Amino acid sequence: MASISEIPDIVIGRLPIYLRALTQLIQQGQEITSSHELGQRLGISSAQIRKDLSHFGEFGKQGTGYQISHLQAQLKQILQVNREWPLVVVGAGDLGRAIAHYGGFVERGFRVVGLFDNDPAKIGTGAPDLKVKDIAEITDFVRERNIKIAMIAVPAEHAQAVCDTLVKAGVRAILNYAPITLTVPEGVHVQYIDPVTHLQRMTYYLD
Amino acid sequence: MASISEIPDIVIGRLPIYLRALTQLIQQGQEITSSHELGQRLGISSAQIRKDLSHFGEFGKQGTGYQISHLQAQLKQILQVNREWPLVVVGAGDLGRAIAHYGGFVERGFRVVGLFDNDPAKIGTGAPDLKVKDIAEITDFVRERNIKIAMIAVPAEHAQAVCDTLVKAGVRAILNYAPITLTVPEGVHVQYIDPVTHLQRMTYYLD
DNA sequence: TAGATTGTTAATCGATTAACAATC
DNA sequence: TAGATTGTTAATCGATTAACAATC
Repeated sequence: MASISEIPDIVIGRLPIYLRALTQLIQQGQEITSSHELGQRLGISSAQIRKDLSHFGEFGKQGTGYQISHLQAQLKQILQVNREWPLVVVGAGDLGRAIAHYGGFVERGFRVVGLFDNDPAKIGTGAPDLKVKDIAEITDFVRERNIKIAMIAVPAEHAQAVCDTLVKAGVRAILNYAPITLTVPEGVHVQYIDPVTHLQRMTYYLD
Repeated sequence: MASISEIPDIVIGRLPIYLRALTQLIQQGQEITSSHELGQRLGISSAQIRKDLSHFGEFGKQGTGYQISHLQAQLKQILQVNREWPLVVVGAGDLGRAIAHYGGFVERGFRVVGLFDNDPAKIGTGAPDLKVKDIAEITDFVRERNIKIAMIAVPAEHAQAVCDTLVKAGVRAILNYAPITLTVPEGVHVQYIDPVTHLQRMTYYLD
């Protein structure tokens, strides 16, 4: 088991995939799995799964495999999603509202606690428990609640400014839905969701 | 310039990122760039960018760099997005509707031409030009129009069945928003968008 | 010309896989 | 026990980077 600082980011990136697959197996009523079965489902070699897990400890039993609930609990702990992270969504357009009201976050470790926009026509509207707030209030909101995670769903031309504001307020992890690369200081993590880049990656292979 | 069949998928995956950055530079009024500048913006080494591009030809000029509009046109051609791909969205919940009405597809090579759901309460509703259609009609719809691309935004438990239907109808590229890994035959491409996996990848690094 | 940047080669670096002893 | 599967090592494979001749 290597020291934590040496674990490659590409390995960290696969852990949520493993976690998701384990949750699915549990829902199907299964209690035990193997690196082979998991690999087949995910299109990953069994050796890679065992190697990835070995960075963090020993979670299986020779001859048997892995108790799914146990491995799931371990992965949640490693990824720090055995708690609930509050997060804010910036941008209350179609996409921002859809994200903010998505029901699948809570069971996987996240809760949307604020939805912000700069459009006066939108501020105050929406579900009673998640009314759109004025973007001007976001710094205080994030600071007071010690929020570390945000999702950006504003037009591309405003994304960098929103990002800067969030970082200044203390946000350390950003999921960016705007189709631009953000510049952030060291220690701030950014992930990107741009459906078009995924589509373009596939059209290359189409006839 | 290597033969096309040898080009690593990881290289293909970076081309849409380059294309997106070039488009942004053009919008900012810039006409020439270099591998160094592009790399700085994207957090990628200049050597990697030059190496990636060299798989497809020579697009730059020594001492000068790249004419952005030319490189952009070349990348569009390589990725086959110098045309407009029709696609269907399956699932007319909050997320599916938000995706279907997203305005950013057309300028990047895609057009949503159909939105489907199995809920009678939803069928027939929505914008006049993109009314929700009955999922029962999707096979004919896809076949008749020779549609090759689909986005899946249905609950996880229905995603695999929808996927099977789409593939049988002729779809060859699927962007899946449901949080499960899909099983598809050889020759069918799948990309995944699951915001939670991205978030979980970042929480690992948070204090 | 002098300075800059490409395209490409070779070296380095890191990730994946094969194989197997350990052991349940 | 016999069969199965883990965790780990070493080998392989592939991707990234450094360096530089070519040349605009």
